[in-house]
Amino acid sequence: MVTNEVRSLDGRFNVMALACPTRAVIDRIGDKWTLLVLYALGSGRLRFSQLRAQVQGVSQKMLTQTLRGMERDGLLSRTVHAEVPPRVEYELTELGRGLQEVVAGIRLWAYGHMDEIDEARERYDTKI
Amino acid sequence: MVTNEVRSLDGRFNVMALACPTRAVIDRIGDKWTLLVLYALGSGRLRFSQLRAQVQGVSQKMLTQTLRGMERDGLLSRTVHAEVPPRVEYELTELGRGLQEVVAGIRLWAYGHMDEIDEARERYDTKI
DNA sequence: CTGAATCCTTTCCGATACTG
DNA sequence: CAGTATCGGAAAGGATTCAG
Repeated sequence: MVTNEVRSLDGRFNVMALACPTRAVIDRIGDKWTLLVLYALGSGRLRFSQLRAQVQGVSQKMLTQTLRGMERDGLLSRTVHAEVPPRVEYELTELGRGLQEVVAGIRLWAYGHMDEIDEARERYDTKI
Repeated sequence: MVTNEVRSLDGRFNVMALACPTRAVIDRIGDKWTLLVLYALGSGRLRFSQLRAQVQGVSQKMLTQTLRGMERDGLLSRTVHAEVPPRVEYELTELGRGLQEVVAGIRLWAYGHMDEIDEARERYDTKI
């Protein structure tokens, strides 16, 4: 573990240092659409219109924006075919697939504990 | 795995169904402060003012709001001591500590791959 | 078909003032 | 000390229009 490096002089964890890299990842997938695109591309390469159909509810603007961001971060590759009408295909890179596996860990925990969270919410809401 | 249940008739994954529980978790920790509070409370129980000192940059309003949300979801417990001046202590529940372990998985991946993302960004930005 | 550009609404959140 | 309440700026994101 890397935790040694981020302890302050008083022995406390430096919250910021610990959170920072995690924060970066969460910020990356925490927006409204990246996670859904990641899932959609999990089964293989898709073109823009297919993505838009599978990620229902996404606007053209936001899909483009999300894809640009993910391409910039090396999570997916974008290939433009010189045809008319144009055909553009997106595919996860190895880095993107790795991120997907991480997210799979979250999903696993989510499936196992979302009911606990829901129960806690009900208790909290009814008590007050 | 639960993936069988979320395949559509055409054999494709239903992106929404797959992502939904994960989305809920990401939304929970994806806001600006929850992650930092989670880290800060990792080393043990803290009172409000201590939290505010450790999570530097957080406003009193946002800290309160974040703590309320996490309490509602059963991630932490809030105990008010009947004293003057008041003393309120926050501590992670077992559920909260479980979530922390999940986040640790993200952190591990982040430490190993954030440089790749940074490199990809530089390549992308300089190329255009 | 893919995508850029603009407008406009909604949401987030920091600053500030006030309270038991 | 540990909150609550309110206001306004900033940012996210949806709808729409135009273009290669």
